[in-house]
Amino acid sequence: MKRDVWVNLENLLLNECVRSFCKAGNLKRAETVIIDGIRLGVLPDVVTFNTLINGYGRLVSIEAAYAVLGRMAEAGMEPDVVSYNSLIACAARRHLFNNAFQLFDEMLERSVTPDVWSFNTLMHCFFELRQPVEAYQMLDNIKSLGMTPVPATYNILINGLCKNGYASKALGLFRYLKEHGFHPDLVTYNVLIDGLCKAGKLGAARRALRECEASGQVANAVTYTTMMKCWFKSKKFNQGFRVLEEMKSKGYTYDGFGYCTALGALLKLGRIEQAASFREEMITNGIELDLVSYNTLMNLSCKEGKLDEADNWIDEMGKKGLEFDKYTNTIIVDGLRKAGNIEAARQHLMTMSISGLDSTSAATNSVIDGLGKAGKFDLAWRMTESMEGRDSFTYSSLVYNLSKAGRLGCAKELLLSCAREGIRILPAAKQAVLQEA
DNA sequence: TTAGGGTTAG
Repeated sequence: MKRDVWVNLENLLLNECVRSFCKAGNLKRAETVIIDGIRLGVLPDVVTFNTLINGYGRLVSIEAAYAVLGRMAEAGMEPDVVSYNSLIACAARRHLFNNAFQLFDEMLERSVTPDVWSFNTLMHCFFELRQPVEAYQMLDNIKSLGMTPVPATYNILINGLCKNGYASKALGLFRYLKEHGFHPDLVTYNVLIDGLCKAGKLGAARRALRECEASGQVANAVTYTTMMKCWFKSKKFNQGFRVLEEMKSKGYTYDGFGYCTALGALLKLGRIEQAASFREEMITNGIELDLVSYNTLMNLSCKEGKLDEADNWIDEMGKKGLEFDKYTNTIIVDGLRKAGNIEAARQHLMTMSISGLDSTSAATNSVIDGLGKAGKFDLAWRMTESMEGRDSFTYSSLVYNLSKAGRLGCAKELLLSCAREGIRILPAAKQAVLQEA
Protein backbone atom coordinates (compact mmCIF):
# COMPACT_ATOMS: atom_id res chain seq x y z
CA MET A 1 0.00 0.00 0.00
CA LYS A 2 2.68 2.45 1.07
CA ARG A 3 4.74 1.56 -1.98
CA ASP A 4 1.73 2.39 -4.25
CA VAL A 5 1.39 5.82 -2.69
CA TRP A 6 5.06 6.55 -3.36
CA VAL A 7 4.79 5.34 -6.96
CA ASN A 8 1.81 7.65 -7.44
CA LEU A 9 3.68 10.56 -5.95
CA GLU A 10 6.71 9.88 -8.10
CA ASN A 11 4.52 9.80 -11.19
CA LEU A 12 2.74 12.99 -10.19
CA LEU A 13 6.12 14.66 -9.87
CA LEU A 14 7.35 13.29 -13.18
CA ASN A 15 4.18 14.40 -14.97
CA GLU A 16 4.34 17.84 -13.43
CA CYS A 17 7.92 18.22 -14.69
CA VAL A 18 7.00 17.03 -18.18
CA ARG A 19 4.02 19.38 -18.22
CA SER A 20 6.02 22.43 -17.20
CA PHE A 21 8.75 21.78 -19.81
CA CYS A 22 6.13 21.25 -22.52
CA LYS A 23 4.42 24.46 -21.47
CA ALA A 24 7.73 26.31 -21.66
CA GLY A 25 8.15 24.96 -25.20
CA ASN A 26 11.10 22.76 -24.26
CA LEU A 27 10.24 19.29 -25.55
CA LYS A 28 13.87 18.15 -25.36
CA ARG A 29 13.97 18.73 -21.61
CA ALA A 30 10.59 17.02 -21.25
CA GLU A 31 12.00 13.94 -23.01
CA THR A 32 15.15 14.04 -20.89
CA VAL A 33 13.05 14.08 -17.72
CA ILE A 34 11.22 10.96 -18.94
CA ILE A 35 14.52 9.15 -19.66
CA ASP A 36 15.90 10.13 -16.24
CA GLY A 37 12.67 8.87 -14.66
CA ILE A 38 12.99 5.50 -16.37
CA ARG A 39 16.59 5.23 -15.10
CA LEU A 40 15.33 5.88 -11.57
CA GLY A 41 12.54 3.35 -11.98
CA VAL A 42 9.69 5.83 -12.48
CA LEU A 43 7.90 4.68 -15.63
CA PRO A 44 5.83 7.08 -17.73
CA ASP A 45 2.08 6.49 -17.43
CA VAL A 46 -0.89 7.44 -19.64
CA VAL A 47 -0.88 10.98 -18.22
CA THR A 48 2.80 11.40 -19.14
CA PHE A 49 2.11 10.35 -22.71
CA ASN A 50 -1.02 12.51 -22.94
CA THR A 51 1.04 15.49 -21.80
CA LEU A 52 3.54 14.72 -24.56
CA ILE A 53 0.73 14.42 -27.16
CA ASN A 54 -0.34 17.88 -26.15
CA GLY A 55 3.17 19.28 -26.25
CA TYR A 56 4.01 17.83 -29.68
CA GLY A 57 0.58 18.85 -30.97
CA ARG A 58 1.03 22.44 -29.88
CA LEU A 59 4.69 22.88 -30.68
CA VAL A 60 5.44 20.56 -33.61
CA SER A 61 2.69 18.95 -35.67
CA ILE A 62 -0.28 16.64 -35.58
CA GLU A 63 1.94 13.86 -36.99
CA ALA A 64 4.43 14.27 -34.16
CA ALA A 65 1.57 14.17 -31.65
CA TYR A 66 0.09 11.09 -33.28
CA ALA A 67 3.47 9.33 -33.17
CA VAL A 68 3.22 9.34 -29.37
CA LEU A 69 0.45 6.71 -29.71
CA GLY A 70 3.10 4.39 -31.16
CA ARG A 71 5.32 4.90 -28.13
CA MET A 72 2.36 4.15 -25.87
CA ALA A 73 1.78 0.86 -27.71
CA GLU A 74 5.46 -0.05 -27.27
CA ALA A 75 5.10 0.60 -23.56
CA GLY A 76 2.03 -1.64 -23.53
CA MET A 77 -0.46 1.15 -22.94
CA GLU A 78 -3.75 1.94 -24.63
CA PRO A 79 -4.68 5.56 -25.41
CA ASP A 80 -7.62 6.89 -23.40
CA VAL A 81 -10.24 9.54 -24.05
CA VAL A 82 -7.81 12.31 -23.06
CA SER A 83 -5.24 11.08 -25.62
CA TYR A 84 -7.81 11.29 -28.40
CA ASN A 85 -9.35 14.54 -27.18
CA SER A 86 -5.88 16.10 -27.21
CA LEU A 87 -5.22 14.87 -30.73
CA ILE A 88 -8.61 16.10 -31.97
CA ALA A 89 -8.06 19.50 -30.32
CA CYS A 90 -4.61 19.70 -31.89
CA ALA A 91 -6.05 18.98 -35.35
CA ALA A 92 -8.77 21.59 -34.77
CA ARG A 93 -6.23 24.24 -33.71
CA ARG A 94 -4.31 23.60 -36.90
CA HIS A 95 -7.51 23.76 -38.97
CA LEU A 96 -7.07 20.12 -40.02
CA PHE A 97 -10.76 19.37 -39.60
CA ASN A 98 -10.77 16.17 -41.65
CA ASN A 99 -8.04 14.82 -39.40
CA ALA A 100 -10.13 15.75 -36.39
CA PHE A 101 -13.13 13.78 -37.68
CA GLN A 102 -10.92 10.82 -38.66
CA LEU A 103 -9.42 10.77 -35.19
CA PHE A 104 -12.90 10.73 -33.69
CA ASP A 105 -13.81 7.71 -35.87
CA GLU A 106 -10.57 5.99 -34.91
CA MET A 107 -11.39 6.58 -31.27
CA LEU A 108 -14.76 4.84 -31.69
CA GLU A 109 -13.15 1.97 -33.63
CA ARG A 110 -10.76 1.42 -30.74
CA SER A 111 -13.68 1.38 -28.28
CA VAL A 112 -12.54 4.52 -26.50
CA THR A 113 -15.75 6.20 -25.29
CA PRO A 114 -15.97 9.91 -26.15
CA ASP A 115 -16.82 12.38 -23.39
CA VAL A 116 -18.33 15.86 -23.32
CA TRP A 117 -15.02 17.38 -24.37
CA SER A 118 -14.81 15.20 -27.48
CA PHE A 119 -18.16 16.59 -28.59
CA ASN A 120 -17.27 20.13 -27.52
CA THR A 121 -14.23 20.03 -29.78
CA LEU A 122 -16.19 18.57 -32.70
CA MET A 123 -18.78 21.32 -32.20
CA HIS A 124 -16.00 23.87 -32.48
CA CYS A 125 -14.79 22.16 -35.71
CA PHE A 126 -18.24 22.30 -37.30
CA PHE A 127 -18.59 25.98 -36.42
CA GLU A 128 -15.17 26.69 -37.93
CA LEU A 129 -16.32 24.88 -41.08
CA ARG A 130 -19.40 27.11 -41.06
CA GLN A 131 -21.73 24.18 -40.51
CA PRO A 132 -23.85 25.47 -37.61
CA VAL A 133 -26.55 22.80 -37.99
CA GLU A 134 -24.04 19.98 -37.55
CA ALA A 135 -22.43 21.91 -34.70
CA TYR A 136 -25.74 22.16 -32.87
CA GLN A 137 -26.19 18.43 -33.39
CA MET A 138 -23.24 17.87 -31.03
CA LEU A 139 -25.27 19.30 -28.15
CA ASP A 140 -28.02 16.79 -28.96
CA ASN A 141 -25.41 14.01 -29.02
CA ILE A 142 -24.14 15.02 -25.59
CA LYS A 143 -27.65 14.97 -24.13
CA SER A 144 -28.88 11.83 -25.89
CA LEU A 145 -25.83 9.92 -24.64
CA GLY A 146 -26.79 10.85 -21.11
CA MET A 147 -23.90 13.28 -20.61
CA THR A 148 -24.20 16.73 -19.06
CA PRO A 149 -22.96 19.76 -21.02
CA VAL A 150 -20.26 21.74 -19.21
CA PRO A 151 -20.11 25.57 -19.20
CA ALA A 152 -17.57 25.39 -22.03
CA THR A 153 -20.13 23.58 -24.20
CA TYR A 154 -22.36 26.67 -24.04
CA ASN A 155 -19.44 29.03 -24.50
CA ILE A 156 -18.43 27.20 -27.69
CA LEU A 157 -22.05 27.31 -28.82
CA ILE A 158 -22.46 31.04 -28.18
CA ASN A 159 -19.10 31.81 -29.78
CA GLY A 160 -19.85 29.62 -32.80
CA LEU A 161 -23.26 31.19 -33.35
CA CYS A 162 -21.72 34.67 -33.23
CA LYS A 163 -18.90 33.75 -35.61
CA ASN A 164 -21.38 32.22 -38.06
CA GLY A 165 -23.45 35.39 -38.23
CA TYR A 166 -26.09 34.56 -35.64
CA ALA A 167 -25.25 37.08 -32.92
CA SER A 168 -28.92 37.74 -32.12
CA LYS A 169 -29.60 34.03 -31.74
CA ALA A 170 -26.53 33.77 -29.50
CA LEU A 171 -27.85 36.58 -27.32
CA GLY A 172 -31.27 34.88 -27.18
CA LEU A 173 -29.65 31.59 -26.18
CA PHE A 174 -27.57 33.37 -23.54
CA ARG A 175 -30.71 34.91 -22.01
CA TYR A 176 -32.56 31.61 -22.12
CA LEU A 177 -29.70 29.69 -20.51
CA LYS A 178 -29.30 32.31 -17.80
CA GLU A 179 -32.97 32.03 -16.89
CA HIS A 180 -32.54 28.27 -16.66
CA GLY A 181 -29.71 28.18 -14.20
CA PHE A 182 -26.62 28.70 -16.38
CA HIS A 183 -23.94 30.80 -14.69
CA PRO A 184 -22.01 32.63 -17.39
CA ASP A 185 -18.29 32.97 -16.72
CA LEU A 186 -15.85 35.54 -18.05
CA VAL A 187 -15.33 33.57 -21.27
CA THR A 188 -19.10 33.60 -21.91
CA TYR A 189 -19.18 37.38 -21.56
CA ASN A 190 -16.05 37.85 -23.65
CA VAL A 191 -17.37 35.82 -26.59
CA LEU A 192 -20.77 37.48 -26.36
CA ILE A 193 -19.37 41.02 -26.18
CA ASP A 194 -17.05 40.32 -29.12
CA GLY A 195 -19.84 38.73 -31.17
CA LEU A 196 -22.29 41.56 -30.55
CA CYS A 197 -19.61 44.11 -31.30
CA LYS A 198 -18.61 42.53 -34.60
CA ALA A 199 -22.30 42.29 -35.57
CA GLY A 200 -22.53 46.06 -35.07
CA LYS A 201 -24.74 45.70 -31.99
CA LEU A 202 -22.62 48.04 -29.91
CA GLY A 203 -25.34 49.02 -27.46
CA ALA A 204 -26.04 45.37 -26.64
CA ALA A 205 -22.28 44.77 -26.32
CA ARG A 206 -21.94 47.56 -23.77
CA ARG A 207 -24.96 46.31 -21.85
CA ALA A 208 -23.36 42.86 -21.75
CA LEU A 209 -20.16 44.41 -20.37
CA ARG A 210 -22.11 46.17 -17.60
CA GLU A 211 -23.89 42.92 -16.82
CA CYS A 212 -20.54 41.14 -16.70
CA GLU A 213 -19.14 43.65 -14.21
CA ALA A 214 -22.36 43.62 -12.15
CA SER A 215 -22.12 39.84 -11.89
CA GLY A 216 -18.79 40.25 -10.12
CA GLN A 217 -16.57 39.09 -12.97
CA VAL A 218 -13.30 40.96 -13.26
CA ALA A 219 -12.50 42.06 -16.81
CA ASN A 220 -9.25 40.56 -18.12
CA ALA A 221 -6.92 41.27 -21.05
CA VAL A 222 -9.35 39.63 -23.48
CA THR A 223 -12.26 41.75 -22.27
CA TYR A 224 -10.22 44.95 -22.64
CA THR A 225 -8.96 44.13 -26.14
CA THR A 226 -12.50 43.26 -27.19
CA MET A 227 -13.88 46.52 -25.81
CA MET A 228 -11.11 48.54 -27.44
CA LYS A 229 -12.06 47.07 -30.81
CA CYS A 230 -15.69 47.90 -30.06
CA TRP A 231 -14.85 51.59 -29.55
CA PHE A 232 -12.74 51.67 -32.71
CA LYS A 233 -15.55 50.09 -34.67
CA SER A 234 -17.91 52.85 -33.58
CA LYS A 235 -15.21 55.40 -34.47
CA LYS A 236 -14.85 56.52 -30.85
CA PHE A 237 -11.09 56.41 -31.04
CA ASN A 238 -10.23 58.34 -27.90
CA GLN A 239 -12.37 56.04 -25.81
CA GLY A 240 -10.58 53.11 -27.43
CA PHE A 241 -7.14 54.53 -26.60
CA ARG A 242 -8.31 55.14 -23.04
CA VAL A 243 -9.01 51.40 -22.79
CA LEU A 244 -5.40 50.77 -23.82
CA GLU A 245 -4.18 53.08 -21.06
CA GLU A 246 -6.30 51.21 -18.55
CA MET A 247 -4.94 47.91 -19.89
CA LYS A 248 -1.41 49.18 -19.35
CA SER A 249 -2.13 50.38 -15.83
CA LYS A 250 -3.52 46.97 -14.93
CA GLY A 251 -0.59 45.11 -16.46
CA TYR A 252 -2.67 43.55 -19.23
CA THR A 253 -0.30 44.56 -22.03
CA TYR A 254 1.96 41.56 -21.46
CA ASP A 255 1.39 40.41 -25.05
CA GLY A 256 0.91 42.09 -28.42
CA PHE A 257 -2.90 42.04 -28.51
CA GLY A 258 -3.60 45.45 -27.02
CA TYR A 259 -0.81 47.20 -28.91
CA CYS A 260 -1.69 45.58 -32.25
CA THR A 261 -5.32 46.58 -31.88
CA ALA A 262 -4.34 50.19 -31.17
CA LEU A 263 -1.70 50.23 -33.92
CA GLY A 264 -4.21 48.93 -36.44
CA ALA A 265 -6.59 51.78 -35.58
CA LEU A 266 -3.86 54.43 -35.71
CA LEU A 267 -2.67 53.22 -39.12
CA LYS A 268 -6.20 53.35 -40.51
CA LEU A 269 -6.48 56.90 -39.19
CA GLY A 270 -3.16 57.81 -40.79
CA ARG A 271 -1.70 58.81 -37.39
CA ILE A 272 1.66 57.32 -38.28
CA GLU A 273 3.77 59.24 -35.75
CA GLN A 274 1.60 58.20 -32.85
CA ALA A 275 1.74 54.62 -34.16
CA ALA A 276 5.54 54.83 -34.20
CA SER A 277 5.60 55.92 -30.55
CA PHE A 278 3.42 52.93 -29.62
CA ARG A 279 5.88 50.73 -31.50
CA GLU A 280 8.76 52.04 -29.39
CA GLU A 281 6.79 51.39 -26.25
CA MET A 282 5.92 47.88 -27.38
CA ILE A 283 9.53 47.02 -28.15
CA THR A 284 11.11 48.66 -25.09
CA ASN A 285 8.59 46.82 -22.91
CA GLY A 286 10.04 43.60 -24.31
CA ILE A 287 6.79 42.17 -25.65
CA GLU A 288 7.35 38.83 -27.36
CA LEU A 289 6.62 39.43 -31.04
CA ASP A 290 4.50 36.84 -32.86
CA LEU A 291 3.22 36.61 -36.43
CA VAL A 292 0.45 39.19 -35.99
CA SER A 293 2.79 41.61 -34.21
CA TYR A 294 5.30 41.35 -37.08
CA ASN A 295 2.52 41.88 -39.60
CA THR A 296 1.42 45.00 -37.75
CA LEU A 297 4.98 46.35 -37.43
CA MET A 298 5.67 45.64 -41.11
CA ASN A 299 2.51 47.47 -42.04
CA LEU A 300 3.72 50.47 -40.04
CA SER A 301 7.15 50.39 -41.72
CA CYS A 302 5.46 50.23 -45.14
CA LYS A 303 3.16 53.13 -44.28
CA GLU A 304 6.27 55.10 -43.28
CA GLY A 305 7.74 54.21 -46.66
CA LYS A 306 10.61 52.33 -44.98
CA LEU A 307 10.76 49.12 -47.00
CA ASP A 308 14.27 48.36 -45.69
CA GLU A 309 12.90 48.31 -42.20
CA ALA A 310 10.12 45.97 -43.35
CA ASP A 311 12.86 43.71 -44.74
CA ASN A 312 14.50 43.65 -41.33
CA TRP A 313 11.25 42.48 -39.76
CA ILE A 314 11.05 39.74 -42.41
CA ASP A 315 14.59 38.61 -41.49
CA GLU A 316 13.67 38.52 -37.83
CA MET A 317 10.56 36.46 -38.60
CA GLY A 318 12.69 34.02 -40.57
CA LYS A 319 15.10 33.60 -37.65
CA LYS A 320 12.17 32.74 -35.41
CA GLY A 321 10.82 30.26 -37.96
CA LEU A 322 7.59 32.22 -38.44
CA GLU A 323 5.88 31.66 -41.78
CA PHE A 324 4.01 34.32 -43.74
CA ASP A 325 0.22 34.27 -43.75
CA LYS A 326 -2.20 36.08 -46.05
CA TYR A 327 -1.85 39.27 -43.99
CA THR A 328 1.96 39.31 -44.29
CA ASN A 329 1.75 38.85 -48.04
CA THR A 330 -0.94 41.45 -48.51
CA ILE A 331 1.05 43.97 -46.47
CA ILE A 332 4.13 43.26 -48.63
CA VAL A 333 2.18 43.59 -51.89
CA ASP A 334 0.55 46.82 -50.74
CA GLY A 335 3.86 48.17 -49.42
CA LEU A 336 5.61 47.49 -52.73
CA ARG A 337 2.94 49.08 -54.85
CA LYS A 338 2.62 52.14 -52.61
CA ALA A 339 6.40 52.56 -52.92
CA GLY A 340 5.78 52.75 -56.67
CA ASN A 341 7.05 49.28 -57.49
CA ILE A 342 3.90 47.92 -59.06
CA GLU A 343 5.77 45.25 -61.02
CA ALA A 344 7.33 43.77 -57.88
CA ALA A 345 3.91 43.88 -56.23
CA ARG A 346 2.43 41.91 -59.13
CA GLN A 347 5.25 39.39 -58.92
CA HIS A 348 4.69 38.89 -55.22
CA LEU A 349 0.97 38.48 -55.81
CA MET A 350 1.75 35.80 -58.37
CA THR A 351 3.91 33.87 -55.92
CA MET A 352 1.02 34.10 -53.46
CA SER A 353 -1.37 32.49 -55.96
CA ILE A 354 1.17 29.82 -56.90
CA SER A 355 1.83 28.88 -53.28
CA GLY A 356 -1.91 28.24 -53.02
CA LEU A 357 -2.87 30.95 -50.54
CA ASP A 358 -6.63 31.00 -50.78
CA SER A 359 -7.27 34.60 -49.79
CA THR A 360 -5.48 36.84 -52.22
CA SER A 361 -8.35 39.24 -52.85
CA ALA A 362 -7.09 42.06 -50.59
CA ALA A 363 -3.67 41.91 -52.27
CA THR A 364 -5.23 41.73 -55.73
CA ASN A 365 -7.41 44.74 -54.91
CA SER A 366 -4.29 46.62 -53.90
CA VAL A 367 -2.55 45.85 -57.21
CA ILE A 368 -5.66 46.71 -59.24
CA ASP A 369 -5.81 50.04 -57.43
CA GLY A 370 -2.13 50.64 -58.11
CA LEU A 371 -2.56 49.87 -61.81
CA GLY A 372 -5.54 52.24 -61.95
CA LYS A 373 -3.55 55.02 -60.29
CA ALA A 374 -0.79 54.45 -62.86
CA GLY A 375 -3.39 54.78 -65.65
CA LYS A 376 -2.96 51.15 -66.75
CA PHE A 377 -6.68 50.45 -66.97
CA ASP A 378 -6.45 47.68 -69.58
CA LEU A 379 -4.28 45.62 -67.28
CA ALA A 380 -6.36 46.54 -64.23
CA TRP A 381 -9.51 45.43 -66.02
CA ARG A 382 -7.96 42.14 -67.16
CA MET A 383 -6.94 41.40 -63.58
CA THR A 384 -10.43 42.24 -62.37
CA GLU A 385 -12.04 39.89 -64.87
CA SER A 386 -9.75 37.00 -63.99
CA MET A 387 -10.06 37.63 -60.26
CA GLU A 388 -11.99 35.34 -57.96
CA GLY A 389 -13.94 37.10 -55.27
CA ARG A 390 -14.22 40.53 -56.88
CA ASP A 391 -15.94 42.76 -54.35
CA SER A 392 -17.02 46.30 -53.74
CA PHE A 393 -13.38 47.34 -53.06
CA THR A 394 -12.34 46.13 -56.52
CA TYR A 395 -15.03 48.06 -58.37
CA SER A 396 -14.91 51.12 -56.12
CA SER A 397 -11.22 51.56 -56.78
CA LEU A 398 -11.77 51.27 -60.54
CA VAL A 399 -14.61 53.81 -60.45
CA TYR A 400 -12.49 56.15 -58.31
CA ASN A 401 -9.37 55.93 -60.47
CA LEU A 402 -11.26 56.17 -63.77
CA SER A 403 -12.92 59.40 -62.70
CA LYS A 404 -9.67 60.84 -61.31
CA ALA A 405 -8.01 60.02 -64.66
CA GLY A 406 -10.71 62.03 -66.42
CA ARG A 407 -12.37 58.96 -67.95
CA LEU A 408 -15.72 59.97 -66.58
CA GLY A 409 -17.79 58.14 -69.16
CA CYS A 410 -16.23 54.80 -68.26
CA ALA A 411 -16.53 55.56 -64.54
CA LYS A 412 -20.24 56.34 -64.84
CA GLU A 413 -20.87 53.28 -66.98
CA LEU A 414 -19.17 51.03 -64.44
CA LEU A 415 -21.01 52.72 -61.57
CA LEU A 416 -24.34 52.03 -63.27
CA SER A 417 -23.57 48.42 -64.08
CA CYS A 418 -22.51 47.87 -60.45
CA ALA A 419 -25.80 49.41 -59.29
CA ARG A 420 -27.70 47.05 -61.60
CA GLU A 421 -25.86 44.03 -60.21
CA GLY A 422 -26.22 45.14 -56.62
CA ILE A 423 -22.51 45.77 -56.02
CA ARG A 424 -22.08 48.53 -53.46
CA ILE A 425 -19.74 51.32 -54.51
CA LEU A 426 -18.02 53.00 -51.59
CA PRO A 427 -18.89 56.66 -50.84
CA ALA A 428 -15.42 58.03 -51.71
CA ALA A 429 -15.65 56.58 -55.24
CA LYS A 430 -19.16 57.96 -55.78
CA GLN A 431 -17.99 61.33 -54.56
CA ALA A 432 -15.09 61.26 -57.01
CA VAL A 433 -17.52 60.77 -59.91
CA LEU A 434 -19.66 63.68 -58.72
CA GLN A 435 -16.64 65.94 -58.19
CA GLU A 436 -15.21 65.32 -61.62
CA ALA A 437 -18.58 65.64 -63.37
C1' DT B 1 -6.30 17.42 -22.44
C1' DT B 2 -9.96 20.42 -24.33
C1' DA B 3 -13.47 27.26 -25.19
C1' DG B 4 -12.55 33.77 -25.63
C1' DG B 5 -9.20 39.11 -27.78
C1' DG B 6 -5.02 41.61 -32.10
C1' DT B 7 -2.80 42.41 -38.08
C1' DT B 8 -4.44 43.28 -44.92
C1' DA B 9 -7.09 46.11 -49.74
C1' DG B 10 -10.21 52.41 -51.61
